[in-house]
Amino acid sequence: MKTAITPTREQDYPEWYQQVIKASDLAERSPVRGCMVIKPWGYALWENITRWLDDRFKAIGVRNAYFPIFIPLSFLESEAKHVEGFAKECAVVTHHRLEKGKGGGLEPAGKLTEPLVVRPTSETIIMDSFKKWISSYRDLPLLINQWANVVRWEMRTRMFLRTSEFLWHEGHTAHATAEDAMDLTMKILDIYEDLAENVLAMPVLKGVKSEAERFPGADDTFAIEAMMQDRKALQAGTSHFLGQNFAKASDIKFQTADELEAYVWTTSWAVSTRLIGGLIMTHGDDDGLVLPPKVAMSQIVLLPISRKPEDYEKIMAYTDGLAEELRKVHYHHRPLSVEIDRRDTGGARGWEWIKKGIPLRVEIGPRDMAADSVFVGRRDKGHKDRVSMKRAEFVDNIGNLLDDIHSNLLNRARDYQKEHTHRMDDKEDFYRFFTPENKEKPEIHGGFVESHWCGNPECETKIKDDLNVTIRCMSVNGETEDGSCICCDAASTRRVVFAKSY
RNA sequence: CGGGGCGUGGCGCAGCCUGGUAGCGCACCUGCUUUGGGAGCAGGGAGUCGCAGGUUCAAAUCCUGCCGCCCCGACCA
Repeated sequence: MKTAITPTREQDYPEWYQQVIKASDLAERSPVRGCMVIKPWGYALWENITRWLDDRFKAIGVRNAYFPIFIPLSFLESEAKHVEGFAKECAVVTHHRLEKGKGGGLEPAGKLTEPLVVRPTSETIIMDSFKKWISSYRDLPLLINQWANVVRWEMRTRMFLRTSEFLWHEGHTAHATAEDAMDLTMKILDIYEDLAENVLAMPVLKGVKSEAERFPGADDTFAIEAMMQDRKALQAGTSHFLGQNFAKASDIKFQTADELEAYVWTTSWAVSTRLIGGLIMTHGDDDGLVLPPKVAMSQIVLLPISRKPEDYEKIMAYTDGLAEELRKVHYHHRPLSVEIDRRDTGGARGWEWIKKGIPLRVEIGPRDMAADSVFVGRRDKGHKDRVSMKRAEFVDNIGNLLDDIHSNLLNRARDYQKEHTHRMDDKEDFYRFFTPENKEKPEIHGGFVESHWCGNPECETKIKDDLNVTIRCMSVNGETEDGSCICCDAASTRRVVFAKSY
């Protein structure tokens, strides 16, 4: 069968990913290494994510602020542990002027006395503000978020998943007690899970990271992990309980109600445009992108079929009327967004929208108009699997129809994750499971494996060195089970989730 | 940053071995035909063949250097 995307996922997954981004018009490469231009169809996904999250953050009292993109070099010279993690990938501004050079080109001039670092993350500069803003327990909790771009000079980039510059939000909070900070950390993790499942239809595992995978400077890192269709794990969001580490590094103290001096407890949390990469790899198929309705720029495209000149006006009027009616419908608190594609390019027109992943395609021809009906194709079903329904029925049930697409996508992804999640207690099985047959160009293999781990970082490292498999997360429910470590056979009290990851 | 592959109109590719001023499919524009479907015919626009040197009467093709992309690693909130 002919597919709209070549190669297929099975043939070459990484190449398929690139081709989907191209074919769906989400983004394109920029002239700058590792950077990308996010096009309207792609940026709308981010806008919908940001709008949803922003509402949820505000609902729990978080306020937005904005901190500078430039961070004084001295801020990163503090002894904070996390700085080491970023030092190698910082872009640094050293000059503030361009002058005509000898060759006729422009050359940097006007050397800065103190170089500025382009933020890879904003902890240091935000903590600097927190120090000024906090003096009493009455100032707490302080709940701040910023929507921003950050730059990390990555060795190897991939569109959406790891780009040199990316868009994200970073939440930073300060609390009077460890309990308050931990509560907030978990509250955010729940919001991320809700976002993933209810907006992106992306099932996730929620858990805590092992020490090796923890954010440098955090006491605990919590994450949501999703399974892509190549069965690799994608860390889709993180929420960190930072203890008093940053408070001590930045000297953020407050006076308690009983007049004692204490360090604040802080958290930080983020999701980024990486989520869009996750979205592509969770739902995309060999015909292109597949978008869940709540995150799509538009839910519906109307495709009038009116090639006989005498039909043209009537069909267009019918189409416009339907669009107007649909746009009055609210879907999860927002008016439906409806596209009309009037081009007369035959079936190719429909395929373009399939590749772009729009949830519903509605064809409107003379016969539909005569019967007061519409011909509807769902992106989550085969492209030939289209049904005729009465126009009024379609409009009245549009919300249910879109919700059904959402839950179908979510269930499908859940089933896939379940199908490729296994419990393993035998080391050989474990190694075989994670070893591809073709090492040069690995086929799709592996998945999530729940195995016992003794807690020794050396076992974790050994497995990483041998198989490039890491512990993605550990349950936060405190479930225990006696067993023996998949690596060293020592006694273990719990299973953790192993997988290859992005 | 190491190993491998690749850079030719918007997209996918052939041509390169055996140098002789660039071709195919899709997309785009025009006309006719078709009309519930990734349409057919005819015509057309669009490429300094990644960049820079070199060899040569002549370079997409041969040589050298560089850049970029993809994969496997290393690295990585």
